[in-house]
Amino acid sequence: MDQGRLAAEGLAVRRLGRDELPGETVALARFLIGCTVVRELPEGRLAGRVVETEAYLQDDAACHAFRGPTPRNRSLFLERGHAYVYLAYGTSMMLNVSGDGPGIGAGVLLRALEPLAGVAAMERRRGTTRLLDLARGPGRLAQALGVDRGLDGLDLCAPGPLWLGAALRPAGAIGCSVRIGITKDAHRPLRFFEAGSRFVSGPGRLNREAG
DNA sequence: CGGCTGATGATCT
DNA sequence: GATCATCAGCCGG
Repeated sequence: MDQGRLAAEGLAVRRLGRDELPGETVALARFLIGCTVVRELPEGRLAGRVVETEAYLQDDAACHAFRGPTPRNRSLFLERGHAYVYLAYGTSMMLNVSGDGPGIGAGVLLRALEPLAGVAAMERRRGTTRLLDLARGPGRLAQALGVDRGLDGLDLCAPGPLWLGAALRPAGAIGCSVRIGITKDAHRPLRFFEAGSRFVSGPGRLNREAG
């Protein structure tokens, strides 16, 4: 992890090109495990390693785009690799990566990060110094990175305030489970996580299933 | 760790 | 007016 932090702070993260992202949303959700999320802020560079994702598909009643485009979900219909940001429960921002398209509403929710760079800034934004609580859970992740609706629709494969980078350390074994906190299409195994990572959210019983 | 509750506000019906 | 892709705090084991 120390190696990863140094690389992230030293600008050694390589930005992913859109052609590197799998063109299918479930494959993208798996692919993103281990990849780096980079947030550029005046206070410096924040970065984390993705350890947990969920896929939301076009034919999936749990997907915000299931009933077609609306003002809120339009970013899900952008070509893969764009940000879809929305407010959940009036309290928590959610950061997603559009997963298909253009014109197809699907995406990947980023649910947890292992902090790599800018830990002090994350601690300040989160109001805690507990490393495990900085970005474990989608709302915490967005708060740690200072993600808000101003980033909705942003191209994450381009230089800018938020982008996706290659893995600084390869992902370990990937586990799979049902998604968390939904009621529609709740049985589908569309949640992915790095097995054994302590930075993964959710109840322990979901985090022991194989991928 | 698991289970429960209230807060909170945008979105869509 | 109902419905949330959540979280912090509190409780019991």
